[in-house]
Amino acid sequence: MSKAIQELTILKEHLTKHNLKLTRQRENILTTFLKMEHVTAEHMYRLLAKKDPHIGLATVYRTLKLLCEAGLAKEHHFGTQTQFDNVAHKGHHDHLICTDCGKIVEFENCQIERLQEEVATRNGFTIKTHRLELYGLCATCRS
Amino acid sequence: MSKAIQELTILKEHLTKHNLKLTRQRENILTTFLKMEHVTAEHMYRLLAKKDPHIGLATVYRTLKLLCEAGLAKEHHFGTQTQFDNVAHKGHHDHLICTDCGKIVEFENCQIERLQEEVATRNGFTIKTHRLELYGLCATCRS
DNA sequence: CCAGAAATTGAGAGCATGAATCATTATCAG
DNA sequence: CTGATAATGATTCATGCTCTCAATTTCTGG
Ligand SMILES: [Mn+2]
Ligand SMILES: [Mn+2]
Ligand SMILES: [Zn+2]
Ligand SMILES: [Zn+2]
Repeated sequence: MSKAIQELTILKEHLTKHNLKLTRQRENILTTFLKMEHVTAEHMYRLLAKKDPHIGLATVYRTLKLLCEAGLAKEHHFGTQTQFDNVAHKGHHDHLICTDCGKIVEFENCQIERLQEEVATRNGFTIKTHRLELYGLCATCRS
Repeated sequence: MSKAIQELTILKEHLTKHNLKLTRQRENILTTFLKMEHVTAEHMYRLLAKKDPHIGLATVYRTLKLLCEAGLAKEHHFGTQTQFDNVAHKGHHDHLICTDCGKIVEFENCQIERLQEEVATRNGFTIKTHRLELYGLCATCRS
C-alpha cells in the first residue's frame, strides 16, 4: 500500500467516523499537501488555484484543519506564519528556523524532552504539549 | 534608588539617545507596566482608561513596543495572545503555561539551553533567539 | 438507479489584532 | 518664550482567518 493511499485511507476513516463526506476538494488538498513537508494555507491556495481556479480559500483553511483533526497534519506558528506540517510518517519533533531564508530543519532530542518533564514536575504542572523553536542563521546564510 | 525610578531612568536615557520625548502617556504606561509581570496591550489599555479615558490604543501599542526597544519589556506570543513581559529585573527565562486558568510560571534551565546550542551546531545553525513554552495543567487545575 | 436528507462549497462579509495616517497638541532646547 | 520636532488619538487600513448562507454535491437506502 503506497503512502498516499494509506493517508487517503486514514482520512476516509476519519470522515466516516464523523459523518463527513469525501469531496473532490478534500482529495485535491490532501494530494497536494502530501507532496510537501511544511506549507501555509495561502501557499496551498495558490498551488491549488492553478488546477482549479474556483477553489475557495475558506475550503483550504477548513480542510487543513480537518487534516489536523485526522492526525495527518500539525499546525505550527512560526513567527507570523502558520505552517501545516505533514506528520503522517513522522514522530514528534521540534524545529530550527533560519530567519534569513526561511529554511526549516526538524530535530528530535529526548534529553531536552526529559528535562522539560522535570521542569514541569518541579512546578506541579502536567505537560500536554510544548513548543520549542530555535531561530537563527543556517550555514548558507551565515556566510 | 527605587526600582521604578531606576526603570524611568533607563527609559529617559533611551529617549534622549533617540531624540524622543518623555510624555505623560509614556510615564503612565511605564508606571502601570511595572506593577505586573505579564500584560497584554488590551489589558493595559483598559487599566489606563480608568485613569485617563482619552488614552489611545495606538499609543499603548506604540509605547509597549518602545519599552521593548529600551530593554524594559519583552514580547511573547502565547497561543493567540501577545503578552508583554516585565523583564527589567529578570534574566532570560522560558514559560510554563496552564491551559485552563492561564497561570504563567517562569523557569530557567541551563542544561536545556546548552542542549539547544548543541542541536543548532550539529545542524550548522547559529541561534539568535529561541522559544520554549510548556503547556499543560497546573496543580490547582489538575485536581 | 434514483430521491432526498445532510454535508460541503465558495463568495463575500465579519472579526480581531495591530500598524499606518494625519490633523492637532505637547515637549523641550536654545 | 518660541519654534522645530515629536507624540497623540480618532480613524482607517492591512492581514489572517472564520462565519454566513444560498447553491451544489455527496451518498444512503428504498
Ligand atoms: Mn516539522
Ligand atoms: Mn516571563
Ligand atoms: Zn538560511
Ligand atoms: Zn491552572
